[in-house]
Amino acid sequence: MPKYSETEELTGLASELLTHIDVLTQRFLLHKTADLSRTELAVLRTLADGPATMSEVTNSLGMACSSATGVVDRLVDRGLAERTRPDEDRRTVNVALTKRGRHLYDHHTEDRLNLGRGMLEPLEPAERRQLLALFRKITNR
Amino acid sequence: MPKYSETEELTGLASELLTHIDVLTQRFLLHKTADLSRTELAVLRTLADGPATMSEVTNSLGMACSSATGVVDRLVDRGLAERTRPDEDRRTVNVALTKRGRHLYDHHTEDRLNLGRGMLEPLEPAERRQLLALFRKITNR
DNA sequence: TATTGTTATACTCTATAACTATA
DNA sequence: TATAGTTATAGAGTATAACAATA
Repeated sequence: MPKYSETEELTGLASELLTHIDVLTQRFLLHKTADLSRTELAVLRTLADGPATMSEVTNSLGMACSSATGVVDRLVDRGLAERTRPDEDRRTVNVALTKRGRHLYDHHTEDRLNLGRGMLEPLEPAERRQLLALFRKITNR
Repeated sequence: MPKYSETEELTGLASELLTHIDVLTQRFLLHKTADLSRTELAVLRTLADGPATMSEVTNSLGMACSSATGVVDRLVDRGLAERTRPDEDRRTVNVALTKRGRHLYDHHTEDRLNLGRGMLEPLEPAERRQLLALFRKITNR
């Protein structure tokens, strides 16, 4: 007969889980790379799949279009993105990564992958697979 | 003989892990509660352990003290925190939660715990313990 | 003179509302 | 008239540098 109920255990484990996530967030995920803000990175990630209109950018990021204007302004100023007005519909704006923007994004992606490797590094190969199996069950993917 | 090396497997698992973390961040951790910003929550969490000076707040959060002034200003304006000048050293400022601030923080804490429970909910009890054991090994706690 | 905190200033990020250009 | 995007404006969050009060 257990000392406490499954509900009580769940609460304790949930609390501990949140602490672990906080630690990992501090240790790995807030690690800034490439002098790019969270927002700038989100826009670059969207553009990495190919050029997009401002509407597509804002839909993808869930932000107001007036906010996106400023972010893209700064990316353009830094030579990371380019705007063009397509002749098909001159109301829209096409935004695309420049070569430099692509390079910076790839650099960030590699850095991020290293953080992921760093997280798994303390585990044995079998444990890593175990962890991923549990994550799949949680996210249902 | 494996089809690919352990290094290649690590990279693949790391990439998948980061995707799972992104999903969980979107699904659970960015869930806003109680109309408190990230920064405001961080300050409340510091104050929840007891009153603190501005220096203690800024050290705890790793922010510039000029930034903390504004955040605490807004918390005070909203009736969530109070400033006092202690007679022992009148250069310092003591910041403490008000009853309302405490209440709001407790409310947030309970919401957050529910998110943690929600994350573990799809797992069997034994799997939950397994997951936590792996997290302990990763964070070394 | 050293320490604690605020003020001044500036930049990013965000949103709502008004506006321009195009369809 | 409807749509795509920018501009105007405002507030939060951040930092550096200058400043005031206290030790």
